[in-house]
Amino acid sequence: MTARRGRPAGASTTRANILGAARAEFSERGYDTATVRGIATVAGVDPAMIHHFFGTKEKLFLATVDLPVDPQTELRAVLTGSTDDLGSRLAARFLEVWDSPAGSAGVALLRTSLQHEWSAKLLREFLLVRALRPIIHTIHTDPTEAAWRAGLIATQLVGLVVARYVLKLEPVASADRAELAASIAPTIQRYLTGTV
Amino acid sequence: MTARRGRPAGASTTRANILGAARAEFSERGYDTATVRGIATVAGVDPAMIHHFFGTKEKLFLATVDLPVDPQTELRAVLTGSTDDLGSRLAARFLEVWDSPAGSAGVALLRTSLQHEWSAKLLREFLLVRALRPIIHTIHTDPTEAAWRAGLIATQLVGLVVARYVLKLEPVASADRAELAASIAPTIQRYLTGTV
DNA sequence: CGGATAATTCAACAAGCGTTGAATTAGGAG
DNA sequence: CTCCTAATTCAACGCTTGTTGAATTATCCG
Repeated sequence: MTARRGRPAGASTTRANILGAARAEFSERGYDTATVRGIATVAGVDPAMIHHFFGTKEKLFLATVDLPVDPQTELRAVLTGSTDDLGSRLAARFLEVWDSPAGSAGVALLRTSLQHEWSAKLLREFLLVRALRPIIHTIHTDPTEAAWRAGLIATQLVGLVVARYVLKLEPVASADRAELAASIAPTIQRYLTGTV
Repeated sequence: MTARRGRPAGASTTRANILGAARAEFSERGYDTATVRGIATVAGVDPAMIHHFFGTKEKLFLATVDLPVDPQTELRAVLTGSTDDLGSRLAARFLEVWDSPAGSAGVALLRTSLQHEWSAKLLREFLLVRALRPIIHTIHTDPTEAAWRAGLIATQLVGLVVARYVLKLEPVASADRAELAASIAPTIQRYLTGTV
């Protein structure tokens, strides 16, 4: 317990430990509610280390949220195939990503976005402009219509994430991923190609 | 500016002022981010008044969130009529309520629920047990199926609220209420009576 | 008119926050 | 072997927070 002062022997994993702890704390509590001291405790290091490696709490958050998922790659994968079951593929892949460890960075971003405009801006930009609109643009060329459909899809997907990962509404929270995807898919499909 | 000490002359609206300011601040910022001092400033009173009237910050929040909407009454109104367009009526009435001043109390509750388990519990209880499941129970008597359908509807409705009022995703945020309700209605209807 | 009560301001408290600077120790370069 | 740099702990700072108690003034009941 009485940690010795000064640099310890051997290689250091402190930086990675902090990032892991930060991802966990930010995604559980959101930006303000998570504390630098709390993250340091979880990581098992002195709070000063966080400033040593990341400068400020905000920079740590941005490092935490620097998504390990490349939207471009994801998009291309989902877009190959018929548009008839695009809703199904999109729903399935979406849940896969959010169920993965990468999802917790997303939850951190979402939780914080519900509290801070600067974070909400990041999320809007990512969700609409970078992810959804490009998909829809391959189906509907009219930008107004594409934006409207993208917005509708966003309501369903955001609601899914909030209900499953943040509010933990049962039975959605513990539902089987495939079953949930199957139930949501027709909704996405209608927003993509149906009457709206 | 130099407010005189002691009780002022005339009737007092302070209590109501505080409640109004609290609703605004809580719904804009969420529970922790909103401060007692900030609410007092908006209300134009001393912070001590808040404790005088409400005791603690948490009690003030609960008073703020004591919804001015009676779910029982709302339910009966929505449930009268054919089940074929129940989704449509539900979507329309839902948006009406959230567009009304009563909605900002809801947004406060939601924002806080994304941060605090005790608030999430309130919201879950309200949303699922008190609001959605009773509706579905009138259609499907199997409790497992009813719970599943209620969960699905919750994902769509929660997502609608988060996108429109919290994240302010365009074009959903400024969309015409009726048009938005019409686009969402088929989704609700399928979750109510369709194949899931 | 007198006394209880309610409304208000002010000043201060303890606790928790993010952040900083100095001290200490190890590793690596020349 | 000797510096320089990087990693770490510790102690403290200034700030903001929720909350409290005393002082002050008006209203209301008898």
